[in-house]
Amino acid sequence: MLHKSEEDYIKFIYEASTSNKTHLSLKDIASYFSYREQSVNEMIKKLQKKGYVKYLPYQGVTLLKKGEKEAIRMIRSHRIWEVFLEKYLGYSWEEVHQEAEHLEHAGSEKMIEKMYELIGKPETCQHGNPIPNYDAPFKAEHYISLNKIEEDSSFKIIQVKDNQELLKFLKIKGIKINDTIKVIKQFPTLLQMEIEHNKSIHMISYKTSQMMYGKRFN
Amino acid sequence: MLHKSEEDYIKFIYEASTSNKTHLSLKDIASYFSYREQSVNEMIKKLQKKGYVKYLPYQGVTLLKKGEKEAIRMIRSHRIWEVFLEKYLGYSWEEVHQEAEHLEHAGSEKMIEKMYELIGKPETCQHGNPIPNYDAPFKAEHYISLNKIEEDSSFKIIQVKDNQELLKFLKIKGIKINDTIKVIKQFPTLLQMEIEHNKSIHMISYKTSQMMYGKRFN
DNA sequence: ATTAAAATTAAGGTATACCTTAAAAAAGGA
DNA sequence: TCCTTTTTTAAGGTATACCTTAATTTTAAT
Repeated sequence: MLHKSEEDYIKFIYEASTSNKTHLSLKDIASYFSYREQSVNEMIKKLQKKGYVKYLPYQGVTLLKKGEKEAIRMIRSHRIWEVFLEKYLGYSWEEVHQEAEHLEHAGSEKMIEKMYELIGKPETCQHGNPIPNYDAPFKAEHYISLNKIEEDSSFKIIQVKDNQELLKFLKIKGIKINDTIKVIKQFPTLLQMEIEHNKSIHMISYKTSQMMYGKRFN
Repeated sequence: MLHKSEEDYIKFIYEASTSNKTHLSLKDIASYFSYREQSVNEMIKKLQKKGYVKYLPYQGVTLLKKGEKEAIRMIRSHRIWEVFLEKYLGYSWEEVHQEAEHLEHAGSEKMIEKMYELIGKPETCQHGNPIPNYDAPFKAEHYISLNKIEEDSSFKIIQVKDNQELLKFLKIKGIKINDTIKVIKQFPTLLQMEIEHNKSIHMISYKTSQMMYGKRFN
């Protein structure tokens, strides 16, 4: 049985591996959790001894099958909780993440599956992120992030990162999943871009646009 | 902020204080959790230093206001979860306790209150035990336990202890909250009694009948 | 009042998951 | 290649919540 801390490490390592990051160093983990590298070193070695991760000094950390399975279980639980919180308890889409962060560690597998049925077996959470399956991980996602779209191209938002500030921002601007955005102008060295949504013009940073994934069209 | 262990101690001390027990020794706590008395000693002293309990050696442990408030919060959370699990996830009444035991520590106060509204603000859980309020503890319960009922008297079941074996037994026999039971014969030295329910006769131990509370009538 | 039993506490130990300080090893630029 | 920077690791420390063993204190029974 995994402790809460071990679960948090495994979940983060998994999420890092699904992003474009190729290399995950102890430092990356340490800075995410605001821990010291020494602490991370100890924990990673323990997780390696238990067979959840592989760690080669100077080459980074990777999840093994056993770790991946645990990560998927937690992310599944997390996203199911998120949908439940909005659908049954009236939480807004930027509030659900924090609450789900605690709940994902409670609740048996049986309970999570019953809750999944209750919410109608959706394929994704309200932020468009897939609810992974025990047997099969995510279907490979070939979505592109908004910052990579050229000027004058249009983009349909499919997924957004579960980041409270981003979600608040999108809510204020009325930007939702499946909406269309047109890229007006890129300012690559300024790390910002101008977009059009529903006839409104917004300037957003690359940091923001890197958290929005979808499809280009035209 | 209380740790899970501290919460478990406080909850147990509260529950012991609502039973007929007048004196709660370190040994009582130790044997409930299967801990050593020395461990309990340390924890109780810590809880005393933090202002949750009062402990006088050889005179037992009592909860202070601060501890009582925490206990009520946990029991409230626990019972709200129990009702939710049955009503929305199809759990049966003997399954809910164990699952709620983990969930009661997760979930913010805000979430618990939203869930309370969702389940329709009941006054008790499915076992008849009151869902206490933050402001006011339980209304004093003047119910009597079934083992104290004389032969030929009748008894209406109002509350039953949240004990898995008891709940399974009652389910098998079809005995429910608000049902009537007639005491046929007491065998005080054998610690058992014969009861009639729905035209069926059952023999039950005193241990069993001590876990059922209600009102005598006739 | 003595003494046996029960309850409590003192002293020191374990594992978990963090920490600090500082040394050692590897990587990478000039 | 040298040398600086980065990364990793070694050594020892903290707090939590348990543990064991062995005193000590209190209670209760004779």
